[in-house]
Amino acid sequence: MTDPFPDPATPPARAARLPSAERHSQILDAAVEEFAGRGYAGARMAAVATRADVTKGLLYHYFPGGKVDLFKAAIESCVDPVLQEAERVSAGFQGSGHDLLAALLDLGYGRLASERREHILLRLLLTEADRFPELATLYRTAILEPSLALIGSVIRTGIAAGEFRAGAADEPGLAHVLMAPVVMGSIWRMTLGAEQAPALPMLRDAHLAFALRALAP
Amino acid sequence: MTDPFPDPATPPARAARLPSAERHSQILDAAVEEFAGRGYAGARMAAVATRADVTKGLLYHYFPGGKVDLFKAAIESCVDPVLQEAERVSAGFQGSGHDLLAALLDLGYGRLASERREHILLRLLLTEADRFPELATLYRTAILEPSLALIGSVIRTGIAAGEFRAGAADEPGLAHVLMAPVVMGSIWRMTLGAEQAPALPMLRDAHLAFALRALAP
DNA sequence: CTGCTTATTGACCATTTGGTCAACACCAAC
DNA sequence: GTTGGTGTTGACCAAATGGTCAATAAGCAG
Repeated sequence: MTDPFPDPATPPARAARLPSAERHSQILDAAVEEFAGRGYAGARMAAVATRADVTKGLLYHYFPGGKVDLFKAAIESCVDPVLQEAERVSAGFQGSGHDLLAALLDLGYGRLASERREHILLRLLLTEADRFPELATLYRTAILEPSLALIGSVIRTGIAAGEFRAGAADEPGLAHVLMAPVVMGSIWRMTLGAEQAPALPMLRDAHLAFALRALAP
Repeated sequence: MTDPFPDPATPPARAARLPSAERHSQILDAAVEEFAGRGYAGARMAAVATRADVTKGLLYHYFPGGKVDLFKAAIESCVDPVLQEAERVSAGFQGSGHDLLAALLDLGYGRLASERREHILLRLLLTEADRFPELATLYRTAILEPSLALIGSVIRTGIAAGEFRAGAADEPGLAHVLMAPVVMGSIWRMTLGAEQAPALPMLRDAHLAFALRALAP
């Protein structure tokens, strides 16, 4: 039995026409959410459309390449902001290596604590990298290597100030070891949830103390 | 055009009847492979069947719960072996804290290097933990906490021998920081592939040197 | 050999899902 | 107002996929 009194005041509610750029980023945001929550295979185009308050067909208007296209665009939209702040902090820093290290660890653990794009990006990279080989390269060039370089410069700052042992700058793998706990902090949080995961302040303090001892002259 | 001479000597090749336990683990192995390679959502039951040289229907005979059932069984089949060897090594060890630490790092980096069940398990836990909350608990109780306990005992061994600073046993988060680089080594390898990932021997050496400095009295 | 149990199959089903497309509506320019 | 371009829709499709089930064959006990 159909409604005998269809409400003429509520026609099927077509979405307002939007400037191309706005819709584009609106859809992109929805896609980031959906992919983050379900992974590539689990994500549904229809769900992306719903999140963006749009119909499925429109997705293919903005991303003609379909799901893959949308996925790559979603990932790239997360890459930019990640290291910008860290590099800004480091570049303008006037102080001891000790303080710079502390500031960067604060920043790292602090940002990873909030459920932001950094977090999502990391998850998608880990989850899908083997099915999208470009992702592996993206991770290496856009995140891993800049991070290692940043750590290297911190170490050199400390050495120049006489706070750290001179040899530290030349030990291969040291930057990796120094970086690992931060990333693991994020991964634990993502895997176990904020309640079960090790507390970030505890990790930060232990990390800092550990690093300073190992870098001492 | 169909074959006018169907070969009567090759009837549809029914799989040999197997003892229940064998088929069970055969299917389980296939499932582990499939889930590891494609994640839960991406894994296809038909593919599991093919890998196991069996038809789809049989999967539901052995795992009446369907895909979820099979998935959980697959994960559980990977949990057991992970820490057994490490705890065996540690338990029977007669030597300095330094040597024990070196031996365990060797073991850790060595095993993670080979694409074995430890590796697969870690990947599945990271990938699916938020969709299967039991997995988070499983990870914490079966892997994370035993690992931390193991590290704690190593530290105490070293302290007892006078090699490590006495305070080290009581610093919360220290075990986490000590463990992180090993896990990250595995994750990098899994994400970037063996070629692009940081070399494991380099990580191990840097890790050991770093830890010994930080633990020194 | 006979009959019972059960491992194994292949065909089948309902649903989901990525993707397509012709029609429609909104806006700007003329 | 008319026209043209395009943002937007809803209905539709083919393929893939998880799952079911009656029929079959293999082993085993009597």
